[in-house]
Amino acid sequence: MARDPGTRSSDLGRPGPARLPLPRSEVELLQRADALAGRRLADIAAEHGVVVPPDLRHHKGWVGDLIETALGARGAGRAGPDLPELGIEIKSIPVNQRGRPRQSTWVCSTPMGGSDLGPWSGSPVRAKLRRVLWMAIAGDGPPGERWIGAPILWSPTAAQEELLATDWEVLAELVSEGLVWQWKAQHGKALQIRPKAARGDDWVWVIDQEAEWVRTVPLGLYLRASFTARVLATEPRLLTPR
DNA sequence: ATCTGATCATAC
DNA sequence: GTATGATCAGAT
Repeated sequence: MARDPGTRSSDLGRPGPARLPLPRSEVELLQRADALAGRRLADIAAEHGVVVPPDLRHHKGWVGDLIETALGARGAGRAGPDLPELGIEIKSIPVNQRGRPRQSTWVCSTPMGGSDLGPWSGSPVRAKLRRVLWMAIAGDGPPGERWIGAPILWSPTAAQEELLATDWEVLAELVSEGLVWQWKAQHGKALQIRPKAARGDDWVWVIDQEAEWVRTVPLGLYLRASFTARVLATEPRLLTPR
């Protein structure tokens, strides 16, 4: 089918104003984030020509995508931080009435290939969490009726980084021993390893302790809600941003 | 209420 | 298929 050369496929189904340019500085990003604080997702979506789904059952990444669009960050599909020039990752996190996270937070897929994951200093977890803009999402009704809390630009404290590093070292050791496929979700103080797949029958091959190939589900690394809760607790106006 | 295994949509 | 964005939904 003929396609209007001016229409990018990523814009199909997203009529309305052109995308915001990338924020050029941390200050500009925070100004945009502050301007979103306290606002309903339906109103923000309308401004960007985004259709609001009735629920998130079939649109699990909708809130995250909307927030990125509203902040002028990249669309989905590209690797690396959301804002490569600023080195900032944007995470939307659903919170309850007390401002505590309602979910764990996706970090990255669990590296299972190879025998040496390397030190914490070079880990993908550290790279991804080096600087994060947390956007709390309050409300538990329909997506459009939820609203945005006070933004938090965060880098791990020394104590938090030590917690993460310890978990990483344990993971690296398990992988080197060919035991990562045995890792249970309850391992890890801050990080958690859980299945991360598009389908229940997805699998990957890894080498076990006896150097045999074994089949396991793809795994992902998540931040525990208890860890994220301590990050969000540093912002007293999380739920009352305006 | 929390935890954890399972799952959904889209871009490339 | 891999990466992005996560939430769902049943078990505990």
